[in-house]
Amino acid sequence: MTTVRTPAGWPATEEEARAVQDGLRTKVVLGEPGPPPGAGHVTGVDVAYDDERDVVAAAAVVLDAATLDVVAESTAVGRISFPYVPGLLAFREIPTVLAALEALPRTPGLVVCDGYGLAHPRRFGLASHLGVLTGLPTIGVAKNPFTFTYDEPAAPRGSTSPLLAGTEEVGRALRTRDAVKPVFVSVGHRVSLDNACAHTLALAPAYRLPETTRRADALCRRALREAAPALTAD
DNA sequence: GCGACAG
DNA sequence: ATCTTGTCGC
Repeated sequence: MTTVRTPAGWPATEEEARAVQDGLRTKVVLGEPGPPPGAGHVTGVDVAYDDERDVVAAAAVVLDAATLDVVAESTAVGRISFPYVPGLLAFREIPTVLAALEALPRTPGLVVCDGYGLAHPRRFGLASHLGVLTGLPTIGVAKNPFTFTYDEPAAPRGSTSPLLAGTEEVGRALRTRDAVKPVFVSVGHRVSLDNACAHTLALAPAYRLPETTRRADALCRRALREAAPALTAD
């Protein structure tokens, strides 16, 4: 497990953070279909917090997209780099997530984030931000509709409905299990929305959430448990 | 001005 | 995100 510090020059205020988003948003690539679902490697990233001790732990788990077997994994821990502010989640997660990705012994392939990409107040959520910084294809799979609206998708697994910001489709509500609350998929970097949904469905054969985020979630929680006591002494 | 709001 | 036990159902 690697340890990270908040990068020099990291935004300290909400105003600075929004300015960074506005400066990077033009670098997002939306015209590529991205890697085909069911082949190659897919990586899930997630983060867990201990606000009391000011500790954050991130995990990256690489899966074989065909079998969903774990191929590689890594973790990173550090200090919390930004408070939670809706619309600025990336500034809280990215330093540690980047460290975990860099610690992987192999190429991540498509990266699946826990949160949003294009579906964001300034169209630059966590998945978009991570994609621009790494150049990797990324998508966001969120558990809640955030500030967006949607009509309930039909009951069968695989059904979708548009996720809307007014009349603009910023993502899709995707049913991954029959009659169970959908997940909310949006494009990050270098992946089409159709492809993002296909990947998400392929990654969620048994549970509502994709295996990538389930694995990453379990791993970062474990890393937090094991790292928190050590960093407390510091 | 007030409430809502990814994780 | 996180605090938290049992419990209903396949």
